[in-house]
Amino acid sequence: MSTETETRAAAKAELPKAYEPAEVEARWYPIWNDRGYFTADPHSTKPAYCIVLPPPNVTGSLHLGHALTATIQDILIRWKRMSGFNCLWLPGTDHAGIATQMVVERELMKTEKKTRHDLGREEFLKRVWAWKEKFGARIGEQHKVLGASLDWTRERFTMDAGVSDAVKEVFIRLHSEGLLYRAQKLINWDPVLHTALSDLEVDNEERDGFLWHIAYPVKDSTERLVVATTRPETMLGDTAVAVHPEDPRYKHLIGKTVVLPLVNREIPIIGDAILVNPEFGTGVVKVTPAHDHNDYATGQRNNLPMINIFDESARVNENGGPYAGLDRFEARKRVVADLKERELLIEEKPYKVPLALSQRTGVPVEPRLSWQWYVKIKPLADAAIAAVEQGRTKFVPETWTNTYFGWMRNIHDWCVSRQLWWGHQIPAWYPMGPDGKVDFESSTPVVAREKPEGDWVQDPDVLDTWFSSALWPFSTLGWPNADAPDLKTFYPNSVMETGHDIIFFWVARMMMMGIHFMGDVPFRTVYLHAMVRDEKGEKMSKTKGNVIDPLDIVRGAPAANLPAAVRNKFPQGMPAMGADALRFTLASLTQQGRDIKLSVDRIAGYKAFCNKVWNAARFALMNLGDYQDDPKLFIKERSLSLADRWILSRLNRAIAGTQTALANYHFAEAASLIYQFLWGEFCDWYIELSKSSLYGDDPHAKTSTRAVLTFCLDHILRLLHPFMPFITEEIWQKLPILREVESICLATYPMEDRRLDDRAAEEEMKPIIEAIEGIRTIRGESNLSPALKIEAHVQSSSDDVRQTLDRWRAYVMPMAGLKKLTVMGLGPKPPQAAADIRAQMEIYVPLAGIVDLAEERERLKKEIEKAEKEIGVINKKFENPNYAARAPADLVEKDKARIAELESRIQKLSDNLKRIAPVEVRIAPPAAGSVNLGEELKEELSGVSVPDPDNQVKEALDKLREGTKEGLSSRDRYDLGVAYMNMGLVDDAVREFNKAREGDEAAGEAAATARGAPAKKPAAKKPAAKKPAAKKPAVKKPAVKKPTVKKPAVKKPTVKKPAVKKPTVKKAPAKKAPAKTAAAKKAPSSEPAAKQAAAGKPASKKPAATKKR
RNA sequence: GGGCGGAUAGCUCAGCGGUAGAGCGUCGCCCUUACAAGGCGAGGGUCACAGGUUCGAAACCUGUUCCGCCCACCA
Repeated sequence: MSTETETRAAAKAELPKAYEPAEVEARWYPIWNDRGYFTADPHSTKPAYCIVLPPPNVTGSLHLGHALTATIQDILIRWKRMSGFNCLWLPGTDHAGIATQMVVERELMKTEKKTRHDLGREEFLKRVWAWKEKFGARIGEQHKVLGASLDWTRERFTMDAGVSDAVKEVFIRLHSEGLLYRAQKLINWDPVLHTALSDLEVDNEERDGFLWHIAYPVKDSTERLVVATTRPETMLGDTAVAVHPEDPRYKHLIGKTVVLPLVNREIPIIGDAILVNPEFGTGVVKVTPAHDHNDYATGQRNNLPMINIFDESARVNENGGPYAGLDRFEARKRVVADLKERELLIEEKPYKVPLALSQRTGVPVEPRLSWQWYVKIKPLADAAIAAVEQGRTKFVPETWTNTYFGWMRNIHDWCVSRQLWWGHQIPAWYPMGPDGKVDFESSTPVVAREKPEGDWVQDPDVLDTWFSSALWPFSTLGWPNADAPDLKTFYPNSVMETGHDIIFFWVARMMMMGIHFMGDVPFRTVYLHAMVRDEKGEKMSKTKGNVIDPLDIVRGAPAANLPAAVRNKFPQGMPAMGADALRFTLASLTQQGRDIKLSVDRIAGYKAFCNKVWNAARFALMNLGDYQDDPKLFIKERSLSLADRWILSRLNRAIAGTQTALANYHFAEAASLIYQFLWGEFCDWYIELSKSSLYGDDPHAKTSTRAVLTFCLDHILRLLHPFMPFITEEIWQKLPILREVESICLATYPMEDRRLDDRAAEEEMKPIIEAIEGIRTIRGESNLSPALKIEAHVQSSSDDVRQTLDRWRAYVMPMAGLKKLTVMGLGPKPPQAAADIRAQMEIYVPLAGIVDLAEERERLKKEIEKAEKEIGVINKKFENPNYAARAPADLVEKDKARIAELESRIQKLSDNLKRIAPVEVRIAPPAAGSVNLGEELKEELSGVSVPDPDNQVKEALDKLREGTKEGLSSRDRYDLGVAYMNMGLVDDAVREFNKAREGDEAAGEAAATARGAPAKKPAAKKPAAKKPAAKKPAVKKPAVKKPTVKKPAVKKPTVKKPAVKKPTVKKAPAKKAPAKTAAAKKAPSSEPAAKQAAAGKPASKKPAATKKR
């Protein structure tokens, strides 16, 4: 005994009440890593599973995109590792040529006011390396914070010796195969960075600009050709004017020349059907082959000379005559001004100009003629297309397949050289001239790994960063050494998981390179995740100030560090959510093909989930006593309770569902399944149900419940581990189970086990849950305090249901807060009881003396309406004769059964409504005209026509009138009393209440209920009454009217309700109500009735309701 | 100009041919001895619009309107 208390105390001390992620998360990662759990074994006999982490920029810092990537991949890796795979998750960083060089240059300028040219190449590179040494480890450390189970022993960097060697090898081989060449072409030039860019590194955007019409005088003629252009300054480099060869306006001029204004150069008028669209502008196009892609092509077609008018910074060069030295935009202004002056500017109109902008600098790219290295891409692309067509690599979600094909089929040669310093210097060598100079333009380079003998100079350019990235799936595994064990074991990789924004930059190129150099696809599956956005769906960017740092989420952050939107939610700063919560959130938000809008509320919700897991474990550990799991005894071999069997069966479903979801990359679904099971079934039901045996006296029941609790927790934790590695490990270590492995990281992932399935238990639990929920609904609707123990009657026609409820009353009673549970067949209903009518049972909770029956009535009416509405929906189907004829028979049957069920439900609800209706005697409807009921009653009610009271009262009154007062049950008496009360006849009311009480005491419960179903349809008497009290939409009327009279008067404690509920549409009728009341008040004829309603009501419920409230 | 995705509860999203779902938020009652980061209950939706296919459509087809992304050399 005392030991048990001690154990409990100890457990309690060990597990704090609230989960604190900070301490737990910091503790586990080093342990896992140091023990080598994440280190892959190339010689393992287990099946291999490999993912390479998309290498983040070395100098980068973790953002939510990384966090999402890491989360998804870690889920896959941990899941597979636990499922018996030999897993390699390979980390690395990318040298990120342009980005890193820019960062260091900026820093250099800031601290030393120097440019890279001031330092020189060698010194500058030293600085970049130093920078890399300083910050390169940061992003890796940040991944560890997230719990990413990466194999750090294999960490790579794109400029490592090994990877660099692979880069050289690929360059040389491609060159020798004729797939890599050097050429002078028009490329995208960044005038700020002074480098070429690939097409992918350019963004197109429309900006406000102008379309200028400029007159070019035709030589030896008075005619002028008017060209349309958005870039007038480029006319300095014009070498032709083009018209459509069939254009009647200009046809005759083809072959002549124009004199280029400002420059006075004579250039030909050519006909070119490809370039010129006669419909557009003036139908005349100036041709500047050196500065426009279209014009370049035109120049090629027509053998036009090319005049380069810009230098590397896009300033006008010596070819620009008087404009030399001007920046291109300055030159534009000057050219326009000069043209205007010479009256050659015909028109200047606003125009949306398509602009090509450098992704890096945001500056308009200047098409520039230059020598660059290109990969001849078509042959590589063809193979990569075929691989996907053949299904050797598949995309998830599949929709990306088309995007991939679309790009691959229209691919252009890849410009791979960059005029940067930071990167893989191109292994090409140029002969040094006798003067010690190198002519990079006209000399032919030698491509070789090392400098050849003699005076050679290496190509100063470096390779596009994506060139080395394209090799990542094999360059990291030891290639070009074909015998490298890692390469043999882990190529092809299993999955490439990355953002869809780099499908062209990276995925497509890995496909091409992998297939070409390895002879097989680099990965079997490409899983492309969505982009993480802020809550409004906007891209997170520093300029917008909406960037949320994942580490702030994990560790918490002062308000000042948070973007405005988040700060509003956490004015005191954001609490530490923990990596587990962040990971679970991200996993829950993954859906296919759409953006992820990250909501901090959602993260907070999952932090709460962590706490729930924690406390479920805490509960278990506090109640396990000295239980120690016996691995030889399979859980189902124990003598189990119904709840035990039920939860095991449910657990098994959760396991099966999670496995399926994971196998299909449905991370959100997997997360949701675990969440629902753990919280909605294990905690809400099983833990609560387990208390009866845990706190009970039966030692066997206690032990088996402890065993099941332990079993479930063990499985849940393992199921959850890939999503929430830290908390699951922390708890798992404390479970009294026999651990064959020292960490949950190495434990086996739960597998579906048919032996746990128990359909019978699940079926048997249904009525129990239904009964509990039904009673709780009544409780909630009647605003009964959870502390108040109540009585419930459950009636069911099914023997099974009755037996189950009877047998498991130990479940039902505490869960529903009952002091007494009566289970019986259908029969007389308890008086003044709230009811919940369900398919398999009717639940009654006597409310007399506890609660306001008016609310119960409202509820019942609502229920009836709801059921009627549903019948309406189904009946609508049957109105169409084709439905019964053509729809599947089982469906039609189902609908018929449903109607029957609903009808019986309505009947029962109406019956119940009738039984508690009298309280509702609404004198209010002034339909009765000026009849003063009170007066009439005093005259023994003779000859009075009652203005539509509910049937029961009517009956009672009828009986009274007939002088059969003796026939009144105590129930009738009570009702009558209420009726008197409503009419202000207090004395009469008290008399009836007293008699009712006497009658009750005398007759006992049985007698009181005896009057179960008298006179079902007493309505036969007068057509005035709406007899069945239901059936038609007409019912709605009274439902609407009621509140008018009753609510203001009776409901003083609940007045809030109507006051608060403004946003609902339903308000409309309520608004009408007061108007009617007012009208009634004004009408002189109804004055007495109105007065009574107003005055009498407040008193109405008192006698019954005073007790509890 | 092409292509793709989206439009469902106040918010974020599931559902993708057969009675509209979840989480968060809201409202009501509760600090019940695992958890107030909690428990129990409730309210809340002409599933963007218009046609069509079907016995039946939120779902399939067509069109429209918005929103987002990608690709493209129209001066």
